[in-house]
Amino acid sequence: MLCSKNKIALVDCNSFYVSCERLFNTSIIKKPVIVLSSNDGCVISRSTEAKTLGIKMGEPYFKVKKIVKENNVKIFSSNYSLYGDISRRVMKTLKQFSPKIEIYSIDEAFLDLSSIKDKDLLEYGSIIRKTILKWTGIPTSIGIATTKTLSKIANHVAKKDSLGVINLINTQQIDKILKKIKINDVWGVGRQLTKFYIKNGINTAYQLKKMPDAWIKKNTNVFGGRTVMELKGLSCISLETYQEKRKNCCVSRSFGRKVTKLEELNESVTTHCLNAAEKIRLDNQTTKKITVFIRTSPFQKDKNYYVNSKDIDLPIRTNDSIELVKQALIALKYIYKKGYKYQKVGIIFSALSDVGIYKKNLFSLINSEEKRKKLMKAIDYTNNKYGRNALSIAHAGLKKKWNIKRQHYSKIDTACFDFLPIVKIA
DNA sequence: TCTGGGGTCCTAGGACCC
DNA sequence: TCTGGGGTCCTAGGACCC
Repeated sequence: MLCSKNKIALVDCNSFYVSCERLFNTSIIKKPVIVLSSNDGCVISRSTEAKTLGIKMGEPYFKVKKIVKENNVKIFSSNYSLYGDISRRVMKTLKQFSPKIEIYSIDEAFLDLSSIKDKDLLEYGSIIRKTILKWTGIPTSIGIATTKTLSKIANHVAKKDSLGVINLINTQQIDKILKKIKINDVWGVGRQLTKFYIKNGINTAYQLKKMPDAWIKKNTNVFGGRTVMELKGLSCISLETYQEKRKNCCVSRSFGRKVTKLEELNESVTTHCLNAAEKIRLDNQTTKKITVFIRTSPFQKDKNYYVNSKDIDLPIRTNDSIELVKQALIALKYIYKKGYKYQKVGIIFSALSDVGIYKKNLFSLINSEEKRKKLMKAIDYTNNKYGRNALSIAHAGLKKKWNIKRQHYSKIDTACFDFLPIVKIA
């Protein structure tokens, strides 16, 4: 029996956000359910039943309202602290099945299964699925193959398979399956590449695999080349088992309603800046450059569209909230123009690096720097214990009239005591 | 009326150098 | 008025992912 070297499984949670909501609400099992993005804007997770009704991924909520009403579809605003917590439990369980794991996103992970015998792979995948379901309540699909791109395809097929596991290792079926995979369903082929490939008569994964190397080299970039190699079974994208720290940190939100006043923009930039600063402090990082951006709605074509951003290079790397907010507000003032109805504002910290990589700046005052660090620590500790924004600064505002819309929130948070279910003992 | 948020990587082109 | 060749580094913007 042949034994392949690379054996990669992609484990993907089915309708992840919907599945998380179902854990705490049994009445929505086997019913059409959707979860909306921030601000209740777009559909970002759908149960199988909702997919059957024709509700598409990423569609604006207002466009599917009719279907929702007619079919009694249950709606949820997204609840990221819940999904994040459930995700951690799923990943922790997965780690038991392979020490080499790459957490690829909130709901999927690649596993190295090289140590499993070829003939046992399908069974092993099945055990993984059953364990995840039993321990966390989350249904998954598993695709196993010799490259990441092929395991993505296997996973795609597994989603519609009754067993929920597909193994493409040592099978004669690969090409037969690739012929059924539409080109836009190949990992790494997005909107632009799809357009280009179809124009050149490439409509399926199989057709892409069969393109001559010379053509690929001439017509695509390194990405395109890698995808083709991977379809052929040559691994080009390795498993990243070590999680690198982020290089950028962005916090942005659309407003619940349009905003025109600078004071309100100031409040939201401050709020986002505080959140971003907390994030990088949590990772023990500092930033060297901040970018503030604002824009009006890109969808209202008849009205004036305005989008702008301003970078500020910081003289000294920092993760000090107060200093960062000060700079952010300067940047905002620079790009703010009166008379526009703003839809979104955000802040990006870039060129992040670990605290301590750079030596102390000659011009910074050691004493006040130490005091500030202690203050930041105290703020983070308090907010961690009593909820985000328990301690804030006055600029962030209290009323936050511009805040996001969240009309269908499930109010479940496995990481917050306030939302614990109450058990009454008679 | 109502259209998400947060990332990474690649590439072309400009600035600058000798 | 004519105006080389080759290299590096940085950045903005695009494409992709979930």
